[in-house]
Amino acid sequence: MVSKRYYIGMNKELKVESRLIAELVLQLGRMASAEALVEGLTAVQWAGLRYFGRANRFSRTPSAFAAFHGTTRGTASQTIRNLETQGYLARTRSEADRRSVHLVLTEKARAILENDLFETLVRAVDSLPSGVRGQFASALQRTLGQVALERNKPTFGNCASCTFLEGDDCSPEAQAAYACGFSSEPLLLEDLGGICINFVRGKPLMERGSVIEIAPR
Amino acid sequence: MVSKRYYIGMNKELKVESRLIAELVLQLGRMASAEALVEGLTAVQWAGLRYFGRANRFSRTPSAFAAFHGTTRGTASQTIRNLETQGYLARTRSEADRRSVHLVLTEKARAILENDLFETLVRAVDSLPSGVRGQFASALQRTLGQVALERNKPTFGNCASCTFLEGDDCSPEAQAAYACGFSSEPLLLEDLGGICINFVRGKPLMERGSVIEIAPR
DNA sequence: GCGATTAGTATCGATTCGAAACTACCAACT
DNA sequence: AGTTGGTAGTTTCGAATCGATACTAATCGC
Repeated sequence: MVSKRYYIGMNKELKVESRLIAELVLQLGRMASAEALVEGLTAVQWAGLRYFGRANRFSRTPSAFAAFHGTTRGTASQTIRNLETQGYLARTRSEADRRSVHLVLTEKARAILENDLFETLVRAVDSLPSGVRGQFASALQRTLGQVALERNKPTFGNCASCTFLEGDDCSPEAQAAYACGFSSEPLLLEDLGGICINFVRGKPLMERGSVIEIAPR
Repeated sequence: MVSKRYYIGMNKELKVESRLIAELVLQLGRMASAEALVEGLTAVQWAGLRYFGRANRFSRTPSAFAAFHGTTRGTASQTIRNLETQGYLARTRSEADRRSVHLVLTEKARAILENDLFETLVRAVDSLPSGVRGQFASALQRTLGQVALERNKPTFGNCASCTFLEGDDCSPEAQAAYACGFSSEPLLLEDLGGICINFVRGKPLMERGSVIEIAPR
């Protein structure tokens, strides 16, 4: 009863620690987003550049970015327009679906992403003991999946643990050894490592290192 | 060289996992903030209500909220004005320092905070195994502290692990058994559990449960 | 007392936000 | 071919936020 004054909204005592963690997540995310000042870009614009630098071929569209960023397509369209007029994004219409728009980073965008990309947060995480990082990543991943599940939002993983990954694991030297069961297209090497809007978790959660191993070569 | 295309900005291979974690933090924070729609409040306004519900007596000011939220005093002033005109915050001028403004939640604000407060994220965290939660909280806390350190930003903890906590641990029945060495004021029971802008980490990081134990009675 | 600092506000232009209306396109079915 | 329903993307609206700057009032150091 007394403790209710310290943790408002706490109906169950058990949730005190969870609420604390939730606040820490919000706080950390906010502090990291506030690093956006450099280069005259907004936090949202930085998020957009990071997204289009990490998204695979199937996911470099305004709608996918809107879903990833948790906003509406209209807002995403404005952000993309701003990035485009500043010369950070290049636009091409899709041949397969004439409604669809494909966006790629320009060299100008890749240049600033190389040198500056929420490095403070990355360094802070990197200073954690390596044993802790694995559990940290796992906890974040699980929490994110749970939130996405409850909100009916896509999860945005990559091929490594996706249901739709089809391929012959025994012929690593073939170019198109993998294919996507969702889009029914062969997967290029560069597709495997990128985040995908069509992701559905199928395989058990893998160690994060394995994602790296599968991407190059 | 090839892998560079999958993780843009990755100069050191070691930082791949850290970069992934950083992206997860941003992603999770964004998804949680997007829950703000209810009650017609903005994400920032919800953050404001949460802050003034959790901050102790010394920290319920516009400047402290600006520091906590990682924005400027001007922006914070606008957000607070909006919350005030909507009847969620009540303002009083400080007697001690006539420049300072003291803000408290109204009953209207406490009512909506009781029932709805980023519950999706809290539930998601709560569904983690209890053993994981402790390490999760610890990793978040350490990362947050590291980021705050590198940016010269205050850390915002509470008295439990603060350098300035002075008190007699042997007389738990006395009302003013604790005092703050920074503000040179006796600490009331309600002060101990709230987050404080003057916080400086002194004692070793305690188990999160101990924060709860020290607050009531 | 006097200068420097701090707390808070007001204002500016640009960006972002959700919502709604809109065009263009695709796919399925008749 | 024509219709219907759904999807991709844009545009517009008003409100809120953002950083920056300039400003007032109060406090602090000396």
